[in-house]
Amino acid sequence: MTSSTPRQGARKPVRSAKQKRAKATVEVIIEAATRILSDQGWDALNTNTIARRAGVSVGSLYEYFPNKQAILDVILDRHLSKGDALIAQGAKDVQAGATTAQDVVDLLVSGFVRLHSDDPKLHRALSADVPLSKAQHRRVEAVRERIIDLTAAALADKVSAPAMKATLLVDTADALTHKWLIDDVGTPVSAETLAQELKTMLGLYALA
Amino acid sequence: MTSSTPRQGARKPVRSAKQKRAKATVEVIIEAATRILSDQGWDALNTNTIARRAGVSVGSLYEYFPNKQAILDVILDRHLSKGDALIAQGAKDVQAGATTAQDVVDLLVSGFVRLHSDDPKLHRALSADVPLSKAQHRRVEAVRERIIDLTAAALADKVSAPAMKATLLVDTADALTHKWLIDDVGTPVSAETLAQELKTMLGLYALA
DNA sequence: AAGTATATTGAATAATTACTCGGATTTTCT
DNA sequence: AGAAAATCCGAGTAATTATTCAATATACTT
Repeated sequence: MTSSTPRQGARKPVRSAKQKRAKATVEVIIEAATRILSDQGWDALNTNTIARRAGVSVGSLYEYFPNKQAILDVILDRHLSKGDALIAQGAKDVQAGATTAQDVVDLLVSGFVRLHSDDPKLHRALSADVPLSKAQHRRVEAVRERIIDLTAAALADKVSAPAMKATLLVDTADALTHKWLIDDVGTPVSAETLAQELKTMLGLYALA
Repeated sequence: MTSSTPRQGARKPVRSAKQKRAKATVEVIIEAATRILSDQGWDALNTNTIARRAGVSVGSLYEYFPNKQAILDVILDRHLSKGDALIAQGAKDVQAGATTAQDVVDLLVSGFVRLHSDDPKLHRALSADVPLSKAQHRRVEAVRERIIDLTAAALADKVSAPAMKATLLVDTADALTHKWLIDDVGTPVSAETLAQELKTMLGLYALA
């Protein structure tokens, strides 16, 4: 399992799907690629397979995407957008009903559980299989920082050293829920129990 | 960026390096592959490049390795062995001088910091770039479980629910030190400060 | 030194796969 | 309907790269 062949040449003037038929084609391509990625993983993802599974020809694929990477960009973009929506919702929840630091922690952990419960197979492929570009890493990193900042703000009037605490809280909540829900490490106890325990641990720390 | 081509055919009776000249060849191949991996990443790693960098021919490479994957297996194996050694040392340290749960936590975090400080570029390539096989994942998972068990044992007479606590402690210590030392997420504070904070957080939890 | 086992070589092979292009088909417009 | 624009097709091209093999060279043994 390894690397392929990005043949970057003189760009073809990629069409931009004006008719609805074309929009449907674009959509079906993205869906096929997403399905392949989550069902069979990165190694099984190639342009010919995507086209076949989408029921279109490779030619059509290259009519709307300059290269294979561009398809992946869209998939990642949509995935991260879903994450963004969850974050926005979380921020709202915090503002609405988080009176204590423990409340903030609980919402944070619950948020990450939700984030990692949605389409876990795709999530897994995206985070473990697919080699992300520098720009894509930056995008992911930006999301992380946004969550940290929001958390720090929520904690600002409740605890000491909110910025540092927010970093640990977010990184821990993310890493552990990811590990338990996405990677299948064999945990002897359920994910719910672990999430509860995680809230306890982080709550203790937040209040310290 | 992607996947290559594992051409698995009828095994050739891979030679097993009887003369010292041959042993040196095997060694130089492994070293070249390791260097390429940590300097240029998984995408740059191919058998022709490995051979050139090692100063031998591809033919020689295939004399001692049935396929490309086998080279990677050796690299991962050696890397994990170093980890095993660190764990053994850590277990000894705990037995020698850990009287409180906080002592155990401190040693655990310090151990992970050490683990992730050694050859971080290789570590990074191995954990982020290289697609591991099922068997390799199992091997990594086994190391994790061993650390958890050792930690649980060390905590057994010191805290309540040592098994569950050990899981959280180990997964957290691993994930966060990895994130800070291996991935280069832009942290505003130093890795040492973060490690200290991590010890605080985990100590609070262990004692709870 | 001759003979045999072990090592090394690298050009050639073959499989994979990103991407192109000339032409066919369908939709839109007048 | 007829023309033009948009879309679609898929066999073919080219680049990459894992792997083989027949020939050559070096090291051991007697």
